[in-house]
Amino acid sequence: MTLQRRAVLEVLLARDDHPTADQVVEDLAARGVSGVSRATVFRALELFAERGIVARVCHPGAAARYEVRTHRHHHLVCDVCGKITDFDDDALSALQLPDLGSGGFRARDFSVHVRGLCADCAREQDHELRNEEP
Amino acid sequence: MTLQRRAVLEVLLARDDHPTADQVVEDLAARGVSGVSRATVFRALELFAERGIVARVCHPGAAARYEVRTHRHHHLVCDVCGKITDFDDDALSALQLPDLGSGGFRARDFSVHVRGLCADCAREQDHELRNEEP
DNA sequence: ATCTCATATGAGACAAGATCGCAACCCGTG
DNA sequence: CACGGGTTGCGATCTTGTCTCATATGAGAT
Repeated sequence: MTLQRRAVLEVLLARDDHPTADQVVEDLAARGVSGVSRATVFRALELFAERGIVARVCHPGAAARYEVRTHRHHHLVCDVCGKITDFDDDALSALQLPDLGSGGFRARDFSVHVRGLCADCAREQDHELRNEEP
Repeated sequence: MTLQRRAVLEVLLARDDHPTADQVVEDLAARGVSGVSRATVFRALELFAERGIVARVCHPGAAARYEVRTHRHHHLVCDVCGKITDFDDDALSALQLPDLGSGGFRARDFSVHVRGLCADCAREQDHELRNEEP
């Protein structure tokens, strides 16, 4: 655990959204943590993900996004704009996973991904329909 | 619905995994469907995703992956190698989602993502541990 | 069948995102 | 203090995805 890696973790902990690697780099710069190179941030995030410390988030955009795994939560993913929103639900979080051992998969955690339209895109779509069929 | 888009859909239907856009391009070429440009494939996949015909899969790697939405299923995602495996589970598929209406989100479907180590990476990790502590 | 017009396509340039190679460096050990 | 493994930084490089714009195509009306 080096200084740079600790700094990356701290930045992640300080956010409650899903930053991209480059956003982490920016945050580091903003904090005055000078000279943590991009490559290092990528490597650190990769390492954390392998260790299960952070999770790679489903990212419909081009950039990989990461989040610290604090508590179990779930995601709303917009099919149109790609926005990801977290939500909590105790019932979902209490789910019992089926036995996956047969395939040799070693589960660490799970989350439920709900695809659909976010509020903004749903509204926009409604407007379009109205314009086409007045 | 154009010829090109239909070809993209057919390629997706012919696979049971989660190809990237470029893999679709390769498949098209392999099928002899000459001259469907990369840009068109990207646009078609984007369009299908917006319409809910295909789903962007949670993709830990750098490239976006797509799958045709046939039946509801779930995913095992390896934290180390990023491999994604489908699995079926009737109990999970029968889940009742909580009411998300309050946030204005319009759900279309959901899937459960299980993070962890795939069989190969779990075995490899075991070997490493054994080497370090003989 | 033909016309018309909005829309989709193709090709390549371009931008962003991610990775790689290698030399320099740090740090705990012997 | 030298050693060795692992980490870092920098720049080069590769991959992924988007953009532009002239041209081709689709679908409905005639």
